[in-house]
Amino acid sequence: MDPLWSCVDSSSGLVEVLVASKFADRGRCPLCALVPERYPLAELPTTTDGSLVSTCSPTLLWSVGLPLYSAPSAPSPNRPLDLSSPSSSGEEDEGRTSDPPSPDPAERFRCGRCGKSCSSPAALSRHQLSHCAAAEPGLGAVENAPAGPAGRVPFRCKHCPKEYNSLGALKMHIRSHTLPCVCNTCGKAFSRPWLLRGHIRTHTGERPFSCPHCNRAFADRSNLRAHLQTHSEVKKYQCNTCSRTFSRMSLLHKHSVSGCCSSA
DNA sequence: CTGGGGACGGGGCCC
DNA sequence: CGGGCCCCGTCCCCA
Repeated sequence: MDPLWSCVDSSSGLVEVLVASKFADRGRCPLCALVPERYPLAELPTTTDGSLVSTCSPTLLWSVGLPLYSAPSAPSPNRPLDLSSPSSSGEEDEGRTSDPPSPDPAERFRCGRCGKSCSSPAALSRHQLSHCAAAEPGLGAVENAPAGPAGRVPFRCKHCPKEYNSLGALKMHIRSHTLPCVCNTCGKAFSRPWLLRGHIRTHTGERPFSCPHCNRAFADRSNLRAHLQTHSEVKKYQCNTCSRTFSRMSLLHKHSVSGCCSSA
C-alpha cells in the first residue's frame, strides 16, 4: 500500500494529503517541489467528522474512504531492478516510480530545498512555507521562468521541475498532478478520462479488444498489441549481442540487465 | 530466468 | 484551445 505524504498548502496553511507512489517525482512533493514529510494516517489532521483534511487545489480529489496507509517506517520493497539506471539518466522522466525518501529521522525533518534540519514535522512544514510563499506568488506556470535558448519562455509546472513549450502541453501535464478523473467504484483518480475508462473495465470485466488469432480478449489496446507479438514468429526487439529476439522491449531490457551479453 | 498479462502514464495528433 | 484518442512505453506480478 502506498504511504501517505502530506504537504502544507501555502495559501491556507492546511495539510494536503498525497499518495506517494502516484506523485513522487524524485521524492519531491508535486505541490511545492520540496521533500515532503510522511505521517502515519492516524497522525494526519482530520475534520470534525473524522475525514482527512484536504485543501490546496479544488480539483485534487483525494479525500476519504480509501485504504491509504499501512506501515509507517519501511520504504516500499519493490523495484528489484532499476532498469532505467544507465540509459535514462539523462534529462527528465523516470519520476514516476521514485522511492520515498529515507525514513531516517534526521533526513525526514530536513528541508529538501535548503537543507535546514528541523526538530519536528510541524517545524519543517512551517519552514517550508517560507519557500513556497517566496517561490510562487501566483498561479506560477510561467513567471520567473528563464528564457529558453531561442528566447522562448518555457511553461513551467509549479508542481514539479518539468517545463513545456506550449501552454496546452503544460495543462495536460498538470492533470497528472490534479487527477481530476475519479473512479466512482474505488475512488482511484486519473489524469485523463480514457485512463479512467480503462480502469473501470477492471471493475466491469469488459474486454473490448480481442485477438484475431486466438480467443483471448483484453481490456487495454496496448496489452492486445503486446499479446499480438506472441503470435509473431519474428519478435520485434533483438539483442545486439546474441541476436535473440523478444516480444517486448522490457523483456529485452531484462535480458540485457540479467547478464546475457555482459557479465558472462 | 523468461515470457506474458494487467494496469497505467504521458506525449502527440486529430477534430 | 480543449477533449478524445492512439501509440509507445513502463512497472508489477505471476506461471
